[in-house]
Amino acid sequence: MTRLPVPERRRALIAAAIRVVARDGVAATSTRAIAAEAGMPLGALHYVFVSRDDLLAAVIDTVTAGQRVAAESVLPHPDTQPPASGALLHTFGALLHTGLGRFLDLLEAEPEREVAVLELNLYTLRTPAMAGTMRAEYEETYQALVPVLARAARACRCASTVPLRDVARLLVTAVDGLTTTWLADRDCAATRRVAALVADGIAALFAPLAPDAAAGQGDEPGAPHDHPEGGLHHADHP
Amino acid sequence: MTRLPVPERRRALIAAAIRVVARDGVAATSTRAIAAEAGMPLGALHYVFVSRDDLLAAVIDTVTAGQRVAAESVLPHPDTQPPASGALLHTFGALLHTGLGRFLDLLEAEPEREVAVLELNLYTLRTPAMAGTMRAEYEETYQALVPVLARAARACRCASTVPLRDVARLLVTAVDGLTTTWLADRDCAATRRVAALVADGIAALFAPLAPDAAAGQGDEPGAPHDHPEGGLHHADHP
DNA sequence: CAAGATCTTGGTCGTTCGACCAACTTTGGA
DNA sequence: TCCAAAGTTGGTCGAACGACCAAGATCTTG
Repeated sequence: MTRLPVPERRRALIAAAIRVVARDGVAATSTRAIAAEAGMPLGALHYVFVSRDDLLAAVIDTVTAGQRVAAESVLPHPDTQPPASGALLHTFGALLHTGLGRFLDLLEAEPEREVAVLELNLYTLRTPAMAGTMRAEYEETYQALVPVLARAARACRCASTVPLRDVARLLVTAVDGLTTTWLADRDCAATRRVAALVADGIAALFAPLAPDAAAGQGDEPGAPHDHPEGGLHHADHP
Repeated sequence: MTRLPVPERRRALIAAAIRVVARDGVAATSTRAIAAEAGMPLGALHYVFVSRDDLLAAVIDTVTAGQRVAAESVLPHPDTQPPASGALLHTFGALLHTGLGRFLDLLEAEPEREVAVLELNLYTLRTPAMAGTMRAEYEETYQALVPVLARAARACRCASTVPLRDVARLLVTAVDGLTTTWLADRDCAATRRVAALVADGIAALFAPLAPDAAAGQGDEPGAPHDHPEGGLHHADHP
């Protein structure tokens, strides 16, 4: 094989490993299978990675990073259509609806991708050294989702009645549940009906904002009118 | 080892395999590990099961059967406290709340159990011969949940505005999502807050029944007033 | 042009795996 | 009592695994 610097070979091996995991599963992702997929001898793998677990850790880092940007893109940017008058609350539900629908499109198009994510999550759970890492990854996802939710809510002229952090966590819970359930029964129509119920249910957590307060003080990200720090105080419905 | 008939040894091996899967994961569940856990020589395993995959299939059958009865017990029997007057709609939400809380108690008490279920689900997904089986298992779970939901709704004097089958599927989606999310971040308090939101959201799908129609015609299981056959017709809010 | 650093390669350990088998013991009915 | 069926046991086979290494090839720097 042509001479390759370590970082490039590292990337190639990670990409090959992701393909193998998606196609054959983590259990079948041996060092030899990865090397064969990457088209390089087995020794080259151990020249870059000290062990198989080291490579799999790098794989997990890569796919979780991609997972986070995917999570942020679930909520589409509402800038395209400025919110018209009336039925503003329904707009947020529609936003969630199209976002979840977009995710389901991706899921149905290449289920192996999500299966691979689930398998890697379980592998992480089984590896004591990485259990804490996973906790941090999910926390980051929630925190990355909060400003996206705040921006969407602001565009729809509504505000959450519960801490946005809980809404973000609820959204992740919903996406995870929709994924595993669809993977189990492959019922596309039922999954989309359930996704519609989920979108309506989450949208029901948002209340329309007073029109005079719409152009009010809260413009910086963080959404000060909906408990941005997501602390211990329980949701108090006014 | 003392002489054992095949069915008993079969049960013992399945139980041992379940313990190994919960403790060490599917990947570490080798024939030798199972035999050691059961305290019997390796040859005895292959005398009962033709192959490791055969044993794992039996394991999956056993745990999915247990999973179904667990799913039915998520909705506690409402017979203990006869519905008082007023706030009948809140009663159904409370029922869901306690049911989900009970499940979370179990999840936090022994997470290995649910991790094992997830691993076995993924193993089933990866095994082409069993992919169809899993579809059927989930369908059975939905169908088992429909009469439970119908009974709970009747006791709470309310009826679903969407097909009960979709509600059952939504409940399974919620439980799956709550499980995976808690396993990832281990945030018990946040999980229970999200579970409360889920319970409220599902309860919002039910509308109070007219008091004269409460003792009406629908007494047999199947709940004729809420689209029991879960067909294609979309939910029409009256 | 040297020489050290950086890659590349094929081969080889020791271990563990699933599957298999021949010999042995126990059981229960003829 | 005898004997076939049922059950038990320890050992062995080939294959695949992760890890490692020595030797060669190539690049880069002085």
